[in-house]
Amino acid sequence: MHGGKRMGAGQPTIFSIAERAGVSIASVSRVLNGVGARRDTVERVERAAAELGYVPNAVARSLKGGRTRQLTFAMPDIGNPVYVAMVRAIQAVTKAAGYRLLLHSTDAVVEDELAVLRSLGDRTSDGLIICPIRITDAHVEALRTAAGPVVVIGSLPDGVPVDSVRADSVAGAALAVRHLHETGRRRIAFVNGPSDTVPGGNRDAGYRAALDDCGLVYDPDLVVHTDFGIESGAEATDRLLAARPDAVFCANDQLALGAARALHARGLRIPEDVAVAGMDDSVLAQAGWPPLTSVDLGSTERGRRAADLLLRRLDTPEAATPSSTTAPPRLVVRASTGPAATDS
Amino acid sequence: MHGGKRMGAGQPTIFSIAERAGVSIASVSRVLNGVGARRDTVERVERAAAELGYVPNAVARSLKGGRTRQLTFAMPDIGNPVYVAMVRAIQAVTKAAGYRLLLHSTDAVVEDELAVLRSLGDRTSDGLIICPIRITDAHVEALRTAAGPVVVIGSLPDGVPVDSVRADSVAGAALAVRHLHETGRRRIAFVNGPSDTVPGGNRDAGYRAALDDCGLVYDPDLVVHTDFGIESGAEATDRLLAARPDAVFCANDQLALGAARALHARGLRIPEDVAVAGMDDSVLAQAGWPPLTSVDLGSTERGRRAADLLLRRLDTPEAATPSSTTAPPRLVVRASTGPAATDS
DNA sequence: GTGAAAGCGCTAACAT
DNA sequence: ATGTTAGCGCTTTCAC
Repeated sequence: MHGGKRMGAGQPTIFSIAERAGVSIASVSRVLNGVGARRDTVERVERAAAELGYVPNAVARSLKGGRTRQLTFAMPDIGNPVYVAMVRAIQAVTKAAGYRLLLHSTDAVVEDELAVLRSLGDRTSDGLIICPIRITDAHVEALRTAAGPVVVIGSLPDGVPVDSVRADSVAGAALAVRHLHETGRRRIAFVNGPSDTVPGGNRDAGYRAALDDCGLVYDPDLVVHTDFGIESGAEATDRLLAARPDAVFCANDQLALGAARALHARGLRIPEDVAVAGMDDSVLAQAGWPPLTSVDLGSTERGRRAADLLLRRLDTPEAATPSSTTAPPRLVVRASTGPAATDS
Repeated sequence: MHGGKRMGAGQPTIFSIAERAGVSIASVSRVLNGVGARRDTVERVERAAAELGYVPNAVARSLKGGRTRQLTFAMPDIGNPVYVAMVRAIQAVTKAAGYRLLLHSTDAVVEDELAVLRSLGDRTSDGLIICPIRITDAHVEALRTAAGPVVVIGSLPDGVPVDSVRADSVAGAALAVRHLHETGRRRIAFVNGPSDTVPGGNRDAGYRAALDDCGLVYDPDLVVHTDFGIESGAEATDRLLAARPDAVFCANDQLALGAARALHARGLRIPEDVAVAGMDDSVLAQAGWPPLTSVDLGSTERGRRAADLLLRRLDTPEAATPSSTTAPPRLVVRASTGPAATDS
């Protein structure tokens, strides 16, 4: 007799099935995992499992196998369409590979990001894609000592031995500024996010470089740093109006939507009086009126690549040297940057 | 000697710590869990743990304890701000209670929803909040036999023994229609979501009831069913224009944004020529121009309540009889439903 | 206060 | 082809 461990009333386990089917737990496990067995053994086990409504305990399976078949994606803000696009792309890739995706919204809190990094050690997921909004020394240290494979979406300092995928927001910002210049704008204001974040810093660099390119001078009165968000965009633009810009370039679409609102509220026409351009080319770019010109920084592409990298790393933990790829930006022109009114 | 299981090079375990600290694994476990121990034992264990960079294996802990301290929230669409609001609310509550939140986007695919329900049996999470967009017999069956506590955000048929939190979209839709009527509109078009979903059906009912209330007749030419989404809203509104509406009421803010775009594109003024109202009062309501009047269906409130119910159920599995609460709707008036132009 | 030992549910040798 | 058994890393009696 295969002694009945305990036929508890709880969830059915392979023991309950073994008992009911009159076989050993090993046979149950084999059948359930599709390993060879005699016809009628298979049959009896499967019937017992079905009758009992058996669902394998993933926790036990993980403990044994050392893998959870779960992956984690940690992003700064689940409300931002950019990250939603990444989630979708990552989800598609990881799901196809048989992994479940855990989502984590860090609210751009450094402590939270570090906690996520450390939590790789609790073996709750097999790997991590993280998108930090700034990268501190503590991040670098945590990345070095991570307990499992990590892919960073963002710009890593040289020498950190971790796969990464970055956006080229310097080039992206330049694309937008040059486009505004080409369509006749000369006083191009800039509503940027926090200057001490990586995206903020890069966009600033791109803005300055493009101004230079176009033979325009950098005017501090035309530049505002603020949070990423619709309200912030509206307020910032309102302040900027004193400097009489003929275009407002915003560091993301949410800011641009806010800018558009502020302009409308003042009775200014877009693009006749002031052109508006955003970044990210998220769904929001088409939400307002007029539709926004925006720079696609490749969120979907970055998500997809990050997921691919992570899966590769899962296959061959130490093999390849860390790779770092950059998704190219793409300008998407819409009505918000049409020609200026010819009067004035 | 407490025989060294295996001092593998892998992650540190309580064995590595025990070895290093010269105590038994039991003592390590106790110290790590804050159970009493002698001063110097505590000290040595803690030092060893720190030096080794020990992180408890959550999987092993779960297997032993039968709980994962993880909760799952399954929503139809992670790109919809309504669900984002729910996520935030749920997150806040569960985090405070010491639970991690797993997010799952089902894309409103019934099979996926059922899979999530069944996956409660794999013991990966201790409980589930699910927000199905329609509720089939299969859902009801799956809910009855769920392997753990479930809370549904949505309208359940009577007699299903599961906690639920619902929105009152019938009353919500009526609120909007009555407001449009009071502000002088008489040809109130309705862009609804799919009619075979619970929200779609309820909104339709509210629309009809309110028309009745206001002494208006239901005109099929003024009603369109479509998907939830900006594009769909624009297309539907474009078609609707043939019936010369003086207001467009939309089943959510995304549709309303699309409606606004279609109207702008035709050169119609909002609200002078046509008023627009949405539902959900999501962040999107303030994204476009003019800002949208919208009906807040209490996503945040529903999320919070659902989380509370789940936590309660976790404490007392069988105790209370299933509760079902309804979050009251609230009309938020903005510029998109201002007065009509007085000419014409 | 501390150690030995028994599992949690499962998989994978290893026997038979 | 099938059964027995040893763990995966941890918590928790139960003795001492």
